Amino acid sequence: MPDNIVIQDFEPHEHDHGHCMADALREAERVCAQRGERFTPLRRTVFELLWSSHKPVKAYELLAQLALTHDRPAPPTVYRTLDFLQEAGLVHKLESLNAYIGCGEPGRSHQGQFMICEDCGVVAELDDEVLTAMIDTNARKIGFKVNDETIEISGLCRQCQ
Amino acid sequence: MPDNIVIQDFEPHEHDHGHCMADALREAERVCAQRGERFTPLRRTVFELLWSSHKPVKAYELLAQLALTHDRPAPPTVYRTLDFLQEAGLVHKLESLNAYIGCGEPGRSHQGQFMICEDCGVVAELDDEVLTAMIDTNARKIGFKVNDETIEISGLCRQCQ
DNA sequence: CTGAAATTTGTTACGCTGTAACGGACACCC
DNA sequence: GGGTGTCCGTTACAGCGTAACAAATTTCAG
Repeated sequence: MPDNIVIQDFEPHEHDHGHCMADALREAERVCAQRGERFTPLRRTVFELLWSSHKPVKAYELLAQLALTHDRPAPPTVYRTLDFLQEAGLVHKLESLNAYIGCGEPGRSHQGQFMICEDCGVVAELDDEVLTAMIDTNARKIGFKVNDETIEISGLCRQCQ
Repeated sequence: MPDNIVIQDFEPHEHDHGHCMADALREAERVCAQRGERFTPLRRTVFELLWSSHKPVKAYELLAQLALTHDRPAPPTVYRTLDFLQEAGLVHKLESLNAYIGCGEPGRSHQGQFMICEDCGVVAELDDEVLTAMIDTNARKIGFKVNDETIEISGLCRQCQ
């Protein structure tokens, strides 16, 4: 099994987060440029809010944060921006939480598997291709053609056990 | 790999569904009795509505169906009943759809993996213990302790391809 | 440049999903 | 048959998400 399945590990609660953010922003700019799409100030702001921690953020939390810098933002502003970022592969939605989180490795196409700490809320992102292949095998057994995977595991991270 | 991972296969659109329903009801009664809990008329009705097809049902659809036989039911009636059935392991929630579906094999403790047809809406339920073990292995690598899995695969069933 | 077309964002209004809190009804058990 | 706990009804509201249309901004051909 390859070692590179961890896309975004649980970060120690103290780490150089400015570095994470800077990396993510650079990647986002690159991805948008490559797709011929615009990384507008609004999109950048929402993206930064999502990367302000390694925890998922809810849409209405984003809205509240936006309200600090913008004038009376409304839900569609946030949801449209999230849609854009998701289509660009820069953000994932966690269905089990109705919350959103920055993708640890945009550019490469993947669905991702998420480990969500129930205690501190921090999320790790994996991409185990062997696992994906096994799901595909199971699907084939019953004649199913896979389009999309939602894999979200909740439990406790090392620090919270 | 064992053959018994398919808990609930995609049923042909024409099959003896009365049989599915009867089996499910018998199992539900057994599970409730064993847990020392009551399978009340309301719970039975909701359960039957969930088993009226092999497709997931939304809470407000259940509410509308209930309205045909009950007097002005309100959301808490449905959600409480769904909570009960989920805790008893008789029903699963599909997070990616905000919808609910009868469990194909209550009694045995499992989380289940779901294959959801985007076209006809029918859902198959699997329980691949090898897959679960692999997720556990991945989790252990980053010091994560698994409590709960959400695995929902969307795509096309054989008949809809 | 400049005006037309396309994209992005603002705004209003609303629909769907889910829960808190309280009170009444019913089953169960001594 | 009275007390206790479970179940259900009811009201009210909080959280999640979208439709539809208007205004602003960017882009790009001419």
